Amino acid sequence: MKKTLIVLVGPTGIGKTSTAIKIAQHFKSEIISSDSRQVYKELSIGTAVPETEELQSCKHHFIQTHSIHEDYNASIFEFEALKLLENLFQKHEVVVMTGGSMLYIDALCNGIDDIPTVDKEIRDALVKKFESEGLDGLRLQLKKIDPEYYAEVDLKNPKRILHALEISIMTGKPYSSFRTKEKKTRPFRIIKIGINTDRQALYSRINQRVDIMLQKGLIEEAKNVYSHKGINSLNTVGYKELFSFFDGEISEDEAVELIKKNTRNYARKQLSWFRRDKTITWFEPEQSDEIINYLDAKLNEN
RNA sequence: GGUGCCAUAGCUCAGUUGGUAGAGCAACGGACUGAAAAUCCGUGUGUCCCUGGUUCAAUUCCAGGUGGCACCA
Repeated sequence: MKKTLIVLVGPTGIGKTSTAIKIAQHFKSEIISSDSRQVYKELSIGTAVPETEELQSCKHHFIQTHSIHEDYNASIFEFEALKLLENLFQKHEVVVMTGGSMLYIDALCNGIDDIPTVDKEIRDALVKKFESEGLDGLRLQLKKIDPEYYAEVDLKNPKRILHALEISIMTGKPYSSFRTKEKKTRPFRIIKIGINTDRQALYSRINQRVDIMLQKGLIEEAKNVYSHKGINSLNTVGYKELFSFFDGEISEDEAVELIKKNTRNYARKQLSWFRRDKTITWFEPEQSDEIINYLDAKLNEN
């Protein structure tokens, strides 16, 4: 039988954690988290890291393994997760991956182009340029350095332009030359499962979950990292809104409502990404038995 | 019980000197290749409370009704 990675996706708050555990237990396997925020050890309540009992019931990877002060991104995840999978597949026929970060999932399943890591100084210099000259300054520079990418990039998106520029400047080669758009092939089979439910139910789950986070002490957790509020890892729903509250820009109630809204919007953004992926087979959150039956059947095909 | 004010999008409201309507918020759709819980783009979704009258034409004017609010009893 071919080694298989089961990828469980779904919008935030739908219940991926518990379903993934059921699947992993059924296959006596382990879980890889593909979540760009649950990797940070300083965060737990706001990122909805699995409960202690859940973590004990099944071995999890990439949960609170890195610091918010480290550089972390989809490419690092791809590298680390592939290495880990190599080990796991020596012990298991099946491994489960779950998490909401679609770019990370994509990086692992299809690969991400091989692009050098950006020097901090180059990025900082470009951010400065962006602040003084605005988007137009960056655009102009990109048009000169990499007209090919200029023609296809979203010219209103500063991050895209900034990234293309920093790569081009650092390597001396246009960013587009690194963009192969090739799918990497993996030495294992991938089966994608999605869980979702109707929008109203999803939203009430999300709103409830935020209330529970607050009861568990989200505000205290946010306070503990408040002094680092500028860093990217803390540009995160559940924290950035509370930072605004700490700064006195909004009230606590407003912050809570904002967290709920931004979480709902995040779920929608995830769903928009999932819709594009026709290889996902969808189920309702409580259908874990059906999911396992489906997976058993699928695995027995070969 | 009386008087006055109000009734328009999911919410708060604007508006149409009569030609079936628009802002904010919410909501919805999309993009996405090393910051991705990030970043960016796009979309009004409507029995204009109900019934009747005037009119070529009523969400708009008139009358009545219903509901809400305020004040007086």
